[in-house]
Amino acid sequence: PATNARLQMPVAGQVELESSLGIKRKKGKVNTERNDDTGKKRCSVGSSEKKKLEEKEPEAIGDNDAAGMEWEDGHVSPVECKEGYSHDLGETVTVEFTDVPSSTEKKSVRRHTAEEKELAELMHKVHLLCLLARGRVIDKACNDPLIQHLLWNGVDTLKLDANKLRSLVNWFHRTFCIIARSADKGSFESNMAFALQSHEGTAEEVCALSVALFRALNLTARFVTNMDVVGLKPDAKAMGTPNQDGTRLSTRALPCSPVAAGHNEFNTLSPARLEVNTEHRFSRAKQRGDLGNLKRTSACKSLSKNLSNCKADQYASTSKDESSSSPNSFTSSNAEIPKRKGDVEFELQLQMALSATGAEIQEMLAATSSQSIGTLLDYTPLKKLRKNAEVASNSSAVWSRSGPPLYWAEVYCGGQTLTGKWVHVDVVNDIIDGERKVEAASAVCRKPLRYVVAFAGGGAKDVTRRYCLQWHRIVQGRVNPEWWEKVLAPLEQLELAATNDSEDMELQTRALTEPLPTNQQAYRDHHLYALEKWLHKNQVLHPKGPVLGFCKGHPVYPRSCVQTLQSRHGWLTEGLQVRENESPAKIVTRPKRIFNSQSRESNSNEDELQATTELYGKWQLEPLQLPGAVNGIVPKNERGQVDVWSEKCLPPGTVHLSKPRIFQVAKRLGIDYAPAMIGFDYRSGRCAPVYDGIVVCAEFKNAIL
DNA sequence: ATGCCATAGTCGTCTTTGATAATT
DNA sequence: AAATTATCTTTGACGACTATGGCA
Repeated sequence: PATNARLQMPVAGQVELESSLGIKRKKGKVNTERNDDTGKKRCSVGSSEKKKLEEKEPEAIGDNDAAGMEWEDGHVSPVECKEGYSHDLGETVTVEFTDVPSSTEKKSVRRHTAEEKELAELMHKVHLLCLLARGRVIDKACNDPLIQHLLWNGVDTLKLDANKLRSLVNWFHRTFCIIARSADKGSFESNMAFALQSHEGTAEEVCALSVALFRALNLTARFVTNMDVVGLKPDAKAMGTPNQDGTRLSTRALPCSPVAAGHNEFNTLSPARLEVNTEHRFSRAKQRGDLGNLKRTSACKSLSKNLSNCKADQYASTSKDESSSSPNSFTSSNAEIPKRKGDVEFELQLQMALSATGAEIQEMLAATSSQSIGTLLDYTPLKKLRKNAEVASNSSAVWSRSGPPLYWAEVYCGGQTLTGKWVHVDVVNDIIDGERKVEAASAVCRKPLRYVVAFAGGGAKDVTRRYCLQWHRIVQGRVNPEWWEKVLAPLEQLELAATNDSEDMELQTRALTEPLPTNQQAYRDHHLYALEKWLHKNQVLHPKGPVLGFCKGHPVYPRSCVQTLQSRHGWLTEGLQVRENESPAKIVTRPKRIFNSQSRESNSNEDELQATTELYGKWQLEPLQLPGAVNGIVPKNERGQVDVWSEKCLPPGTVHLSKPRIFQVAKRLGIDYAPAMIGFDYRSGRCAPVYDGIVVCAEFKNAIL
């Protein structure tokens, strides 16, 4: 065989390959076994075709079954062609296609499959459980009498008021250095004790120490953390965001792991993404304008060159935007110019810039090249320079550290009134009562709020609501609430027993008093508000009012007015039926059934053939009323069956039994029964009823079983 | 930075009541 | 003679949802 033996492929197979090639943009292979029927069908490479290969004759093949098929040329590499030359049956022929980038190349983006989503959700859940367990470990350590005693160094606070708390927090902030990582001393208690001794520790440890001290002072205090959990969605973007505190280096080691190789993009930084990541860091560094801090090591020379090439200073451009856009947008009525969210974030970022540490820059440098990843893993924790922090701290409370607020304490302050208040106390960042700033600071640090959980008494409580002003922004990043509440339920009991105060009223109030979003998109599935334009096909507003406000001219309705409708059959499965004389709340069109023959004829009166479904709301319903069993006779439908769409659809006085050969048993016992039809199946191109067991009168249940 | 729209891809839902021949 | 079982065939349209990119 010559170098480029040619064979022909039916277009069907070609198309199939092209689609996959278009996605993967790699070489594709088709293995065809001689005796494999499937292979023949798909590629038509059989024994007769082998002869064609020898002759290098690109003739039509498979005359019979390929009638009407189109054929295209393909190539077989010489090596594989030789192999294919063997006359042994059972040998395989490998046809290899090389994807040539053509003009018709599609930028097809592979989407996440259901399996990947499920895996991501599982990882998310497992991670949540781990973080809950972690929180309980820390909470327990905060109760450690030895640690509490060690902390008790002459601080004599008998009564708590804001000023004394402030001095405590300030003492903590002055005394402890925050480091990115600490060596594990075997237990969290040991780590805390070591941190206490050395006056340096992770944010987690220092925060835990503060909780321990508050408890030693007989205050009711909780350890609170914004749990930094892996994403719920299989989105690698979350992994690719800049890691500011440098504590989670392990994620960068993952691309080498076999798990990562198996599940592309999962938990890994692909090279491309790493670049993006680095780019982002560049821009952040530029924004800080503190590149002078860079140590000119050999590793960073090329980097600094890159940076100097970037003439467009982001800070400058942003300032320009400010000056040009502000007069246009905000000069009309208000004397005080309102701040956009971006402005707030920018200011915070500027504050962060002032306190940027050498450690972080080094980390950034290390992440730039793949060779330096090793050094990144080895690098010794660098102390945060307190000098820098003090530069940043000014009259207004800011997050003086560059790290995101992940750990803080809540102290219960009784005050004069009966109802107390949980007060946010962050010794890491030297902030008291800054709960309204947490969300913005977290957003700036790319660690958005998702699950803020408070730990006490071995239990835990979700207090995200206290810190979240825009619930709709974070709700899509959380697991389904049923699962989460089920997990938390026993922990909440423990927490409540320890703190003896339920702030549920406060959290509930916050949940119900969210401001109206200003953009329309936010009203999609918003938990409180609704726009008519975002209603689903099976939804209506009932009643249509009151109007709570307007968004871009569209009236805003309470979400409670949105009613989800169902067809008569849909309600039937829930054991409900539509009341008499009720007219449909909405009529929607259904997809047309295709009838192969004479489709053109139906075009003329297409509108009349459009099937519709009548939908009803729950206000039009009443409990299902079915004829009950009488004298051991099961009421059946016109087909002699009982439709068991759900157990709620059983006629009164009957039961649904599903056991093998139960028909015969009922028959031999002379008991009246009816087959239970539980649904439909699509087989042979048509729907077929699916049966499962029988329905008999309840009194015969035991006899039959 | 943000909002808004279009586009494109994946997934779930809705559809909603055999015929025939062979074998037991 | 009656009952049971195997085989045939293997939808497809649309909405919801979600990334992504372009543009303002």
